[in-house]
Amino acid sequence: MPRLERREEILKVAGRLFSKKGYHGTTIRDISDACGILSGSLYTHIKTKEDLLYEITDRGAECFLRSIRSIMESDISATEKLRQAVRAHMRVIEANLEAATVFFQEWKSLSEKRFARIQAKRDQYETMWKEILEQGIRQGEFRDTDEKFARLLLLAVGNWVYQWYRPEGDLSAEEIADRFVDLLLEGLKKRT
Amino acid sequence: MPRLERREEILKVAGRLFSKKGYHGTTIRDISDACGILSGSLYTHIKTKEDLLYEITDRGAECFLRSIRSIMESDISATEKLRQAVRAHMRVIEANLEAATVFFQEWKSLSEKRFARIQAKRDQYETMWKEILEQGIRQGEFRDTDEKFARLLLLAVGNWVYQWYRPEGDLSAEEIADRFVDLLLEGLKKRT
DNA sequence: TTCTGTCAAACAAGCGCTTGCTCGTATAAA
DNA sequence: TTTATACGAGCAAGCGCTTGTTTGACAGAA
Repeated sequence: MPRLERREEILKVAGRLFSKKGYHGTTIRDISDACGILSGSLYTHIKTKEDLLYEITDRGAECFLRSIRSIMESDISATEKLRQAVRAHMRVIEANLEAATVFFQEWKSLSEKRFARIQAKRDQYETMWKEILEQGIRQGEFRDTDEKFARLLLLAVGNWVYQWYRPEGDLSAEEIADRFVDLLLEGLKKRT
Repeated sequence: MPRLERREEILKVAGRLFSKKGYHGTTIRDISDACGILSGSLYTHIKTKEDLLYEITDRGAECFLRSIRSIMESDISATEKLRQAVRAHMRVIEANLEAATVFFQEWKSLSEKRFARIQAKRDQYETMWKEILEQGIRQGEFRDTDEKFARLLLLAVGNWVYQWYRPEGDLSAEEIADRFVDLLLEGLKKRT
């Protein structure tokens, strides 16, 4: 199999196995078996096992960042930004469920240096959510509540989705996003 | 060291290491080193490495279940049940942060049979939240929204807490719980 | 009190196997 | 003929766990 094609296959297979059995729970032989080659042959395409984890994780981080950047730059209300950002987040998870799972729960197995590099991208992403919330509070669309807790609530929902979301379900990523945004904005309490 | 005392130490040490490096990322020698004994000596106190994971996970599950049971049986409004249940949940995490971390992210490494046993307890716990929400909707305290999404939101917050909560922070478990409940009930949107 | 038998706790060594990874060779497409 | 891809064999280290032995505290008999 040609170089690039095989490499992509390996990344995909590794993503699937890492997401299912964890990084430490997956062996080089698990990955090579699933690719239909011998374990030694993997090393024609990769340098180390950790490189695989890093590349999967970093691609995931980039996906999330890219998906929300254009929304941040657009000139719309905070409420609309929030809705679009949650939709974008859900779409990334929908399109890369396995990579997202690795991104959310296996990135801690990275070496210190690489861990820090991913951490920085996570911080960037979180900052964008923070800005949406601050804009909303400043402009009077959102209640003057503690921004940090709203952000934690938002991130909790976003970062937990991969645990239960299954593409074969009957709601699209957008529909799920909209329901969460509605619930978050309007609250659970009945108004009289 | 006497039997019971040593055993508890091993469980505690294992919990700490599992939560930090993951189950597969922690070796029997890591655990025995941290206890100040040789790896073979561990087996005076445990049968297998997986037994450790199971005991930690199961104790965690029992903590969560116990903490919420009496609340479920009491005769109070759904809103009050919700607040007390979230508080109880936060208190369990505060008091058992490492065990809770293992419970939330390492239980997947259990053998099929034990995994199923923990899964059943998780389902029980989730059902109690469902009942609180259904009661609130039925009695008109909560909006007639999709119960499932409200539950997912609630679980997301509860299950994500261990990722950021640090006991040295300046808010108590109760204060954190109350802020989340307020945000969840009242919503983010400003009322006019 | 002193001696002796018992037993839990830990040691020291190492077993069989798996791990991530290397390297010289074969093969087939360009 | 060159070059990229995969094979086949295997290395050194580490894995979970077992085994035979030592240690030290405490019991009851002398």
